[in-house]
Amino acid sequence: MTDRSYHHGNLRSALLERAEEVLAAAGAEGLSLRALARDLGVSHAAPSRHFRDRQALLDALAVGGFTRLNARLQAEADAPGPVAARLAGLGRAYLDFAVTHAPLLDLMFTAKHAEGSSEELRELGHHSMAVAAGLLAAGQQEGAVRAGDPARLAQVAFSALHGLAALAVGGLLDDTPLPEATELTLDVLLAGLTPVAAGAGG
Amino acid sequence: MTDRSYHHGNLRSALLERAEEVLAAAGAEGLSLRALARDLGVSHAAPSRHFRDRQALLDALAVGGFTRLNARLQAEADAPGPVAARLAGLGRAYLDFAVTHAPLLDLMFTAKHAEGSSEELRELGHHSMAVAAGLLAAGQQEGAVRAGDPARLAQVAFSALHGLAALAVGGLLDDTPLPEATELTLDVLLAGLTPVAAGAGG
DNA sequence: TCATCATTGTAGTCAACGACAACATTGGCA
DNA sequence: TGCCAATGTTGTCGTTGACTACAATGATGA
Repeated sequence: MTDRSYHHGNLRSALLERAEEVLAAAGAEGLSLRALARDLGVSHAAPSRHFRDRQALLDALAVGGFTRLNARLQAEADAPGPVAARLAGLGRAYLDFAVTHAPLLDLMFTAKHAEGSSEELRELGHHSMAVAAGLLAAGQQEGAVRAGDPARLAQVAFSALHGLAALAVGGLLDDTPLPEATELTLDVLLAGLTPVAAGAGG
Repeated sequence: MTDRSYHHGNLRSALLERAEEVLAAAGAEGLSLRALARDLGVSHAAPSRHFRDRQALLDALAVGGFTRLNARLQAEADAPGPVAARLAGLGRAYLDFAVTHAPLLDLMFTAKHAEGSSEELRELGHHSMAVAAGLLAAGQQEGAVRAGDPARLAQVAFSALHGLAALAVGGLLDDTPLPEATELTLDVLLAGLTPVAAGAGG
């Protein structure tokens, strides 16, 4: 490990690890394969052995991001408690992830991906929404959520949270503390998802 | 105009115009000052007379986008009719703009801007939300919108639409037609904004 | 009328980058 | 043990953004 006379040993992982640091610090624009190679003490062409081009590295980062996000969302969805509370937990978890890893999230959802990995990324994105859809379907069973295709309702719910994250990261939320904006969004969203003629919960 | 022996005449406008075409076709990543100069038949350094650097050009594009968007939103807000209908109109107009000018919208809302113009852009973004806030305040007067700071409710409404646009552009909406997703989002959103114990309108 | 000079465009250069090709080293496997 | 695929290196090319020095233009004012 510490030797690495010629072969690095696990350059791919090291590249991803360092890339994530740079991504968080400087955004995707600031990510350079050559700078990464320098940081890791390898030649400027070494990264090409593990990532066909810069885009492939970005795609890999996005995949890693989705994997972590989905695990976290799944955990929230599987938590005990009433559906409404779990939905709120899901939303808070998403917002937390989004603002903590803003450039990564941008990479994950912006459609600038190669043909090949676009498929995998789309699938991972769908999984995120599927988690929400499952929860909404459970809510419908309980009578806590309005009727309708859970997948489409999940798109709506996801939109609200994703948009709030985008606004927060973009600095458009002004002096409104994100937690407050989050709670209000969840409140409005859950009220909107409640079946007609059932009171909106606080 | 057709002569332009040495001075182009209106290179700045021409740059912006061409840049917008390239932006729409290839995204911000595909925008190169040198390519722009080539397209316009000027030297590679000519653009620097009008835009200090690449970022300045991107910022100018974002400003132009906000100006057009805000004009359109304002028109929708000023239209006759009940508040709910105008809010829906606002939402549809925003979604239409967003998907029609996806790379431009990304430029407008993503926080990758220079210090100086960041101020102007933030202000323009606030104006967009202020339009919605004004409409929501009017809705509160009519009793059609729940109580609360209209500015914060506008953040919520904006989030929902902005997020939906992001999902649509990112291809996460699958086979759901955007108009349907839009209507469902507006439906849920307006229901969520309706005062408690008042029926949700269709 | 003509000199002046700020504006606007040009030519040249530099460092950094992504991509590619040719070559070197390594370690595992037959 | 020798071969070979995987992995890393060196060298190079074309493109880009940024910078500097220089040139043309046209408006201003004496």
